[in-house]
Amino acid sequence: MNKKSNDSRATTIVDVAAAANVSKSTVSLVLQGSDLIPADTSERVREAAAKLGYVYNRRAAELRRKSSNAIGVVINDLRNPFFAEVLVGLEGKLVDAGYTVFMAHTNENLERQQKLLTAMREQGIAGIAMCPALGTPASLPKTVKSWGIPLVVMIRTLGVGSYDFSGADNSLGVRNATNHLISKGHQRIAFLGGVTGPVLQERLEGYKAALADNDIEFDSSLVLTSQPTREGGHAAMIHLLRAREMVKAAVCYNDLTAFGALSALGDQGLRAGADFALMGFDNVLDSAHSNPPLSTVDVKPETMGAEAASLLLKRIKNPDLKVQRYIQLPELVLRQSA
Amino acid sequence: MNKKSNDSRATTIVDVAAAANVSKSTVSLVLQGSDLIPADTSERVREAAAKLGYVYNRRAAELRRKSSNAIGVVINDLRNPFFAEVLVGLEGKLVDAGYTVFMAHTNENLERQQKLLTAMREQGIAGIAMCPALGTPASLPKTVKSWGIPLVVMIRTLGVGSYDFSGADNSLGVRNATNHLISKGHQRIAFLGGVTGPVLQERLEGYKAALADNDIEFDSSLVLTSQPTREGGHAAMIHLLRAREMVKAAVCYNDLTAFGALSALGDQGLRAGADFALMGFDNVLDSAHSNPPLSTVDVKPETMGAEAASLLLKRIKNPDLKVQRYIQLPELVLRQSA
DNA sequence: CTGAAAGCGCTTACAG
DNA sequence: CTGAAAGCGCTTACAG
Repeated sequence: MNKKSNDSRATTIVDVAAAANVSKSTVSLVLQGSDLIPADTSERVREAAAKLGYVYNRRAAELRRKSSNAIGVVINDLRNPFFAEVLVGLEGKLVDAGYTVFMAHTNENLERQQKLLTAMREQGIAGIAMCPALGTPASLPKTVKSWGIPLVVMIRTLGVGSYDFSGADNSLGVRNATNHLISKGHQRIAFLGGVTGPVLQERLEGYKAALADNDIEFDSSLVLTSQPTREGGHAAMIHLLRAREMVKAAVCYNDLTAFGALSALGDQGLRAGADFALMGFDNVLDSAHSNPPLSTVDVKPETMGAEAASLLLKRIKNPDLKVQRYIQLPELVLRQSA
Repeated sequence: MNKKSNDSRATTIVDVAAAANVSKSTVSLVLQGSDLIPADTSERVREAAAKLGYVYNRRAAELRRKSSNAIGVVINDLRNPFFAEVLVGLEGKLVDAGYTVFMAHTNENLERQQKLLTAMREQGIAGIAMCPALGTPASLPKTVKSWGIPLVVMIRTLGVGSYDFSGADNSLGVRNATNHLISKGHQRIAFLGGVTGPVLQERLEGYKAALADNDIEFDSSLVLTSQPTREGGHAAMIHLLRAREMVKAAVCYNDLTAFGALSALGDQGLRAGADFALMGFDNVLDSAHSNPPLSTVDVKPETMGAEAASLLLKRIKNPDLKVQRYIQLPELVLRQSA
C-alpha cells in the first residue's frame, strides 16, 4: 500500500475504462459531468476511478482542450499589508468563480516580473491580474494582449494605453485628507513618503490641489520622500521634526509610512492627535489599531482586489469588451491621529 | 500585426523546424540546450523561433516528460506579515534554484486547503511547501507522501509523524521572553493572544516553564486568549487592564497581538516600557518601528522560509532522505516595550 | 448512449 | 550530429 507507489505507471482513464467496462471516451465524459451518460454508468465509472485512486491529469486535458482554469496573479510587494489585502479580495472572488489562482511575487524587480510573465505564458494560464513593479514599461499591457492573455492591472496605472484597470482615486483621496488638516487650522503641512511611480504622482497632485484650494503656497521643502515602509516613514518624520520645528501636520504617502511616522513621534515623546496631526492613506486593517489609531483615507483594498477579479472574469468571458476601469472613491476615516 | 493573433494556430516546434530546415527533434534539443547540436544549427533554430514568435508549451513538455518545474506553496494567512516574510524567504530561494513558484491562500479554511492541494496534484506540481490551516489532520503529510509529492511543512507542526519541517523553538522563545520579564522584577505576568493550535501550545508551555523556573505559581486567569491579530490583542489588553489592575507585564502570542496591545495601552494613556512591560514574538519587520518599538523574540521569519525551501529542494533531489527538521533558535531582541 | 480514431505539442529512445 | 516514430493522458468530432 505504501511501499513504492511509483513502480507502476499512474492510473489513467484507460485503466478506469477497463475496470468499469466502458470506453475511455465514456470515462472522459463522466469526468466532465456530461449528461450524455446515464446515472448508473456514471456511477460505475466513478466507483472504478475511486477504487483505482485515479487522479485527473489536468495538464493532458488542458493540452488537448487548449484552455486552462488557472489564473496568475503577480504582485509586487508581499510585505506591504495593503497588497496582501488586495490579494485576499482578488483571490476570494476568483476561486468562487471556479478558478485556481497562482500568485507570484516580483519584489519590485522588473527582471523577475518578466520571468514570471513568461512562465505564466508557457504555462498557458487563462488570465493575469497584476500590480506592476515600479518602472514597468507602459507597453506591457499591449504585449500581454498580443500574447492573447486577458489582463487586468491593479493599483498602479501604466500610462494612457487601453487596458483594464482597478485602482483608487489617489488624487482626490489625498486632496480630501489635506483639506481635512487645513480645516483643522493647519497651514504648513508636510507630505511624507513615497519615492516614485504613478501613485506617488497622483497623491502629490492631490496634496497640491488642496493647497491651491486654500491659497496656500506649495513649499517643496515640505515634501519628504522615502521608501514606502515603516522605516522610511520613521526616517522622514525624524528628519521633518529636526528640520522644520514649526510643522505640526503631515499627510503620508500610505499607512505604512504613517505607522513609521507614529513611531518616530513616539520616540520624541510626541503623540499624534495631541501634538501632531497625521493622516495616512489606504486604511489597511492595521490602521484601526495603531498607536494611536490612524486617521486615514479608506480606499477599500479588498474591494479593489475583488473588482479587479470581476473585470478579469468579464474580460475572459468576452475579449472584445471595451476597456474597463474601476476607480475606488476614497473616504476619509477619522480616528485619533488627526 | 495586432488584428487577430489567434486566427492562426499557435506556432509549434514543427513550424520552427520547417523554418530552420531541421527536424523537430533537433528543435527540441536546442530548446533544451543540448550540446549535441552544433552552434550554427542551434543558432539558426533560435532565430527561426524568434522570428515566428514561438512560445514553448510547457504543458506539452511536462506531459511527455512527466516532470514539472513548478512548486506550490500553500499559506494560511496572507494578512499576517509574519507569513508574508516567511514566504519571501521561501520564494527567493526557490526561484534561485530555477523553480517557478505558485502560491495559494487558504485563509485558514480546511476545505479550501483541500481543494488547493488537489488542484496542485492534478497540476502535477514538483513539490509543496505548506503552512497548514488550523485543524489540519495529522495524517496530511502521509497523504501527500502517498501521492508521491515531496512536501515540507512550515511553522505549525502536525503531530509526531515523520515529515520534513521548518519552524521555530516556540517554547524556548517564550520561556526566554518570560524570564526576561521576571528578571526585570515582574512576578505577575499575563499571556496574551492565540486561540488554538500547536504553536499556541508550545508557547504556553514556555510561559509555564519560565514561571516554574522561578517558583511562580501559574495563574490561569492570567492567560487571555484572542484571535492572533491586532484587534484580538487590543481587546485582550483592554480586558486585562480592567480585570487585573496589578498586572504590569505581559508576553504576547505574537507581534501582531502585541501591536494591538500597544494600541490598547495607548488608549488608556499608558506607554509600554514606562508603564507596562510588553514582549512580542516573531520579530516581524514592523516591530522595529511600532510605537514604541517592540521588544520581542526573533525567530527570523525569512530564514525559516529559506530553510523550508532548502529542505524541500533536498527532498526533491533525494526522496529517500531521512526526515529533515530545521528548528530556528529564538533570540531575544530588546527594544523599548520591555 | 457509447466506441474507435485522431490529435493537442512536446520528448526520447533508436537508427543511421 | 539529425530524422522518423512512438507515446505522454487527455478531448472531441464522428459513427453507429
